[in-house]
Amino acid sequence: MALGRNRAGKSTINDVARLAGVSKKTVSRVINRSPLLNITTREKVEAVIADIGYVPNPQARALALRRNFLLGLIHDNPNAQMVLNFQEGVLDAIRDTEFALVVRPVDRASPKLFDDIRKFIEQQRLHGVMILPPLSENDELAALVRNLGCHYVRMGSAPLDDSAHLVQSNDRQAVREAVDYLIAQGHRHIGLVAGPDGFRSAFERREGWRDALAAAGLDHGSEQIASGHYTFESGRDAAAQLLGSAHPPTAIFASNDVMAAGALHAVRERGLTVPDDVSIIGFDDTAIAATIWPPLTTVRWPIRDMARSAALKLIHPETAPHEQSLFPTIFVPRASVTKPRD
Amino acid sequence: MALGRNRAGKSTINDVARLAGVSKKTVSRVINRSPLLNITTREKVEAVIADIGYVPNPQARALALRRNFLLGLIHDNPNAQMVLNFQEGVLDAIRDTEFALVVRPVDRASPKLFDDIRKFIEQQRLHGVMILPPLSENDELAALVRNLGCHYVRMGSAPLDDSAHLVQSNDRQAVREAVDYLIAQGHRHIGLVAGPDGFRSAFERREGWRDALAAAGLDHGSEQIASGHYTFESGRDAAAQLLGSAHPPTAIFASNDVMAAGALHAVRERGLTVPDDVSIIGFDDTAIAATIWPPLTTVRWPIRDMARSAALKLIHPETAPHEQSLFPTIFVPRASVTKPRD
DNA sequence: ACGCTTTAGGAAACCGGTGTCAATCTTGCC
DNA sequence: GGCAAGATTGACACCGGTTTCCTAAAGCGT
Repeated sequence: MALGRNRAGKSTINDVARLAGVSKKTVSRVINRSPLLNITTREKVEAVIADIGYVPNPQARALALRRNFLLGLIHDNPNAQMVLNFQEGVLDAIRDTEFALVVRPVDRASPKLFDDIRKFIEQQRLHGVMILPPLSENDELAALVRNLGCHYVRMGSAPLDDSAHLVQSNDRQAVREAVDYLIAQGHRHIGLVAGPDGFRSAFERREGWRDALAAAGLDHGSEQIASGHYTFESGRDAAAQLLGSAHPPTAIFASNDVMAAGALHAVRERGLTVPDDVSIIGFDDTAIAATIWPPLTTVRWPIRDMARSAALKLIHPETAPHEQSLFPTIFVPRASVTKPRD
Repeated sequence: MALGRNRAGKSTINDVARLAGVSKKTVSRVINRSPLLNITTREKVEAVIADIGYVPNPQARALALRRNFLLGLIHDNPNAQMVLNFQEGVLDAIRDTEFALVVRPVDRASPKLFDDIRKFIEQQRLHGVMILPPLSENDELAALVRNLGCHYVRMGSAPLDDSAHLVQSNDRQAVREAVDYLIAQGHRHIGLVAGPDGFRSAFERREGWRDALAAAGLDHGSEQIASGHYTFESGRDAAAQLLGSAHPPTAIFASNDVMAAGALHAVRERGLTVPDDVSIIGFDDTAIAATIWPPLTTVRWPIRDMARSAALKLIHPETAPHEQSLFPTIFVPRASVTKPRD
């Protein structure tokens, strides 16, 4: 601080070199912890760096190294809490490194989607990107990113890619366990509010539901399935359809928490109560699960840890295969489930 | 595309210059839309650029220009939906520009908070940062950012700074209108679930509540106020306290939606219903407001537009004073309010 | 004491852009 | 036709780092 002028971090490697009486290359060696350096010299240089508050210019470094330290996050996820948790997980990984997180919400319905993403990656020369579902399920998009020479990791609910490019939760197994729980409580008519066609997560969760029913030898005609778009209203409508059927379910598994909240409204609108008349289970364990009434039984997946793992794969691609790729889920029982009335 | 080799955007300004038979400076002029350029030359160069898919290296540009094109977002906001809406608003502003959005969730309780933020700004050499509440209310933090020579904009609910560095909503007036609405419905005992001490927004919203009661000549003893921390549980507890008082309110204004959801639970836990026994109004109009039961009457503020405005102030600092700084709120009546029972 | 290897550190080129300033080519005008 | 003014374009240094290559000094065996 002594010499002032460190406002805006304006000092450069040349200033350090001059003040320390060494060449800029030597300063560079200090910064990069080169081992072939006399300890006396190193300490002298480090003292000057601390004194004037020198911080290397990342743009200059990026230019010289022909790479940079920006991680991109591409998403079009309706669930804000999950996206933000993911961002925090990435931060856990890059804190105290020189990496930074650049975000890019996109619109998956836009015809310019691919152009948009291509521009994003090319323009910023990203080191790597993380792709959140449902975009992560798009193989064409992954191919685009790969061809751009950009590292990438896809977040998914199924084995979409090899483990170096994937961080996965096992939705099918998780739903299986949740529905098993309903069966153990005595439910025999368990409806499914499925996610939208084309979503891999929707498929996996539906199969998990099927697995559980099949294992218990329970009928599961198609009248017990209604689909939504992972939104509140669609969940309400889908549940209303199930409840209006000839043989209404005593329990409903909704493929995410938001639709579960919608299902809860649908039950109430028919003058019924949760859980006494209808039990409900959601998926995700987002903030809404604990804040609606009654608190929602759901499945939590460790998104923050998964995000950290994804970021580490990009930062250390060589050790990527060793980073954990398949993460376990946790069943979270709350008040929205009880035994069936009969 | 003809020449290939545009993978990873590897072509440089030199390649373009050579292929077009001009100097790199001329290519630079084309990129920067310099007016003193022969149209024939420009078209020739543009053809080459399109042909090989050349994209300028932002790091090299940043280095030469001694500035860069990264906008930072600093936040420690409990409300995911708001943070994400904000990010989308910023994207609205920077789409099709060379700017990118770098995010940095921080922990305002951490003793290393200032160090963390300083490092973030210095290390990435950010062009400017946007600071979300409640961090935006910290003048010391703003001073730090200013001394770092970094442009900044603070989001706030009160005039915290001059208009070049502020994007503001008028919470006090907004709450005043919401509480006036309760009074117009006939309520005379209106409780307040206040935000935490030290939050400017909490202060403004409390004053808005006071203004409305005072204007209507209604008593507002301190027993009608209970404070929370903008979290669900604290809202539930605060509301429980109000409902347990000697003279319980017939309506409650909660300083944000999450606490309003908590208040709703508190009402139910006493065996009462919303809105018949107690009316509730929240603040923010986040996703939760429409998804809880009954749908929550609340106040919406145009965060996405505000975010866009904030980003524009950073991108064009010279025209900043002209950018809109004070944004109007919108009262959103839903089913959680009705006339008092008596 | 001498040649050889090893170690420490510097000079200069380079990464891919931009700024300055001068050179060249038109053009208009007398 | 000659010349000044204006329009176009290029040569070269520079931004702040890293890499390559090289030199000087020190250590070491004989």
